Amino acid sequence: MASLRKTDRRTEDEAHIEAPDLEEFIGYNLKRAYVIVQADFRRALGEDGFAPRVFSALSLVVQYPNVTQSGLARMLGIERSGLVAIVDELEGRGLIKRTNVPGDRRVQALVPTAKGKTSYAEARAVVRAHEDRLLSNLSTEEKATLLTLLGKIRSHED
Amino acid sequence: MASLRKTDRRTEDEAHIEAPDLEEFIGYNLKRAYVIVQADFRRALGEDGFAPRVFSALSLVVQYPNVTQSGLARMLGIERSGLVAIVDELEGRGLIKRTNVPGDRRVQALVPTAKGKTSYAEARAVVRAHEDRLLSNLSTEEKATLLTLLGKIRSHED
DNA sequence: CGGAAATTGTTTACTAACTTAACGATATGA
DNA sequence: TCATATCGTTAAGTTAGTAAACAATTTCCG
Repeated sequence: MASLRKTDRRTEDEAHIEAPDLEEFIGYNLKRAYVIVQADFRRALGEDGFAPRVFSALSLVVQYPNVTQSGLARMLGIERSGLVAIVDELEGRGLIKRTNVPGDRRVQALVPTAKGKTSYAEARAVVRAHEDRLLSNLSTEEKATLLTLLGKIRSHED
Repeated sequence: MASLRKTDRRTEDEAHIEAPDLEEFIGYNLKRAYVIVQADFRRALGEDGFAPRVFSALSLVVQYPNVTQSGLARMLGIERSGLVAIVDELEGRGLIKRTNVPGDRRVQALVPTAKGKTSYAEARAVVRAHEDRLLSNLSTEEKATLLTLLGKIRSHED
């Protein structure tokens, strides 16, 4: 480091020449990694396959039948209004149904159809294959570690 | 598990009732974690602060002065056309300049202004503080591990 | 050399995935 | 009961991109 005297003080011109490195930031790396995984997901599920968010919604409806739209939106971390198009798509494909709940005429409980359950099982297999292939350079342990670390970030949800 | 006889065969109705678990998927966890980090980044940088992609672009221009727009787009993994608005914003704020390159009149080399360099240094400090705070439940080692694992996913770039 | 092909920055048009604000219908609670 | 909250929905806006085309310029190669 040139022309440093007794202290850490630097001239105006020198104050900002530390090597910047985008690669050090976790946010940047998260984003870049996410873009890759998401693109491969779409490739794996094909032209008419589920978009990631639609797959996620279907997964939760299968796992939690009779979930309400509000509840599902909360689980997914999105607004109620944003969920409508997703539910419309799933219902349009005949994979879930909006059903009336006796006792509260505001809510629409979501239930998977038989076709929805089998479609989900098939899609899940494809998604697992996609992740297995894409992440084949990570060991089982590394994948588990990654999930743990992402979980620590996710602990800030809500 | 009800009505399983001697084998693992299940009826059609039972074939798809394995507990689905969205949380097992790395893609889903990546996305959820990314959303949190990105939102906190924006909060930290404030209303008129840099959007993540603008910060990234500025970082690279500071680190690689005289990078071309094509080169920068390649580094960021986006299309040339998508970069124009980002460069416009940075130039509009007086943080970088498009300059002519003698010898190739097609390209616009990007150079940071003095203001750009100091602005970047300040923003970088804010971003580091944001990540330090948000990720304070990860040890230094865990953060390094996370960067390594995300790097393995990023090895699929290009 | 000269013409074809490639590259650069840009605009335009489009898309995906959201958000916010408002709404009518309904339910809840003081 | 009446104010308040909640539910699903629509409408409009935003953000962050992509794809395709373009003129200008450069490079390739026969």
